[in-house]
Amino acid sequence: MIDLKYLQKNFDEASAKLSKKGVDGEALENLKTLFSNLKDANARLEVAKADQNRMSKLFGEYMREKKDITELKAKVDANKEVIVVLQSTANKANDALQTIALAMPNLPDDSVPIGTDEDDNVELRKVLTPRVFDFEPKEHWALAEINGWIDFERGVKLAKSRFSVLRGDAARLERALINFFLDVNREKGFEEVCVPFINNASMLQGTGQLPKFEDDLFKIEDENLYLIPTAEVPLTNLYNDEILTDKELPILLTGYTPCFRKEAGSAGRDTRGMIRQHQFNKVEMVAIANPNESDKIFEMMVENASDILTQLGLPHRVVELCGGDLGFSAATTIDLEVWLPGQDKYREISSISNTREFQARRAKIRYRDGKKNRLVHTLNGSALAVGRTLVAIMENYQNEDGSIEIPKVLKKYM
RNA sequence: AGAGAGGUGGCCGAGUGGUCGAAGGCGCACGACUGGAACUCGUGUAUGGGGCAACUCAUCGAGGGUUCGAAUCCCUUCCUCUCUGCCA
Repeated sequence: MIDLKYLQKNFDEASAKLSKKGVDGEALENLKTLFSNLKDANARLEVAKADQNRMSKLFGEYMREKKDITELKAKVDANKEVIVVLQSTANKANDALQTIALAMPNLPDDSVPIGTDEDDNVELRKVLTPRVFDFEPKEHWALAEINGWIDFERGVKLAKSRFSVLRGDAARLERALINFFLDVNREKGFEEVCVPFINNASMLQGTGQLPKFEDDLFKIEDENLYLIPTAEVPLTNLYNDEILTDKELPILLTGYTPCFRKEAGSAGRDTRGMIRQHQFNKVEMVAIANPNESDKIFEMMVENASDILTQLGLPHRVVELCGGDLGFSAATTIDLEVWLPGQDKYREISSISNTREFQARRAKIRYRDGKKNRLVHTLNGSALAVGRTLVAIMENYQNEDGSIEIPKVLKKYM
């Protein structure tokens, strides 16, 4: 959630920042008004409640001293009616504010490039040169068929479209990648954790998936629970509603989880192959950081994900997202895009974001800074998306006959 | 899933209608004592909101209700523990 006090005091600045993300000024103006309405309603309510508390104490004294209470009772009853009205006004103001505030995206950093969509993203650098093929490289689904690696039809039979089954060496390779990623992350100082793949609504609100993006989530029927769309949710919310000590920071976490997404709104995109599935595996990094360290940790996370791709020999590029392409919770995001020779383009394989205080405010994750409690910064990033890495290996390591080499670093895992 | 018991501050634990944001203990922080430390003694020690501040409002798992007044009474719900059932 954005800082409403900041919004109130620096409205023009906040407005300018959010316009980068495509938020119109009217919604923001509305939010500011609601906030000041709430403050006003609360101030009046508080005075009435203070009166009530005072009179109630007096009431107790009167009773003990056996004084006449009729007059006091009349006063207190009248005030009570006032409180009921003020309370209802304050509640309404609060509900209205929460509804809008929770749907308001994070402010982008000043350094975020201006732009409306992915075409305006800024390429920072390329790592490794794509291999030159002396034959026409195939797309991964063609290679999957030749090798019997991916059974799309039976995935659909078991569940529905956008589900698939990995078979034989592909299944082993998937597992090898998970182990490889976790090992690398652990060596970089991330604690490995294994978490529930189902989280409750409050956690999903904490990281920003709810209330706005409910349509993208698989909900458990009759329960207040959802399949996680990313390990960012359980890893970040591990510290939901906690106050950490400065000494504990930064907390670096890594975990493997499957991720479940409805992909509402992606109808027709990447229908072929396993680039966009309802269920996919991912190894995630999460950092809970002291605000003055978060930029440094962000760089480290980007380097780590890039290093993994380099170790796998996968050419990729590092891209800074423009304001319009930035996710809801992110203040800044860097994507890693891996080269897919079969598709002849770079495709997203990792996305690393600093949400600054945005998620911490929603999830109430704080640390003690001297006598004061302050919000931490939370960061998250994939290292890496497993299924897409498998695709990248297939396309980059293919031979003319359709067979696929295994990258050297993975040999010990197979 | 059924039966029973219970959820109070960082932890333990008292508190069954008012003077309770909450005794006492432990822990922690600071100070005194000491050459230094232990011991001992003193002081302080929940969170969130509003206010420059004095101060004030809210919070005793969560939500609702009764009452002038609720940690305490009533309802709903979540969670934990024990026994039974079921399983990996």
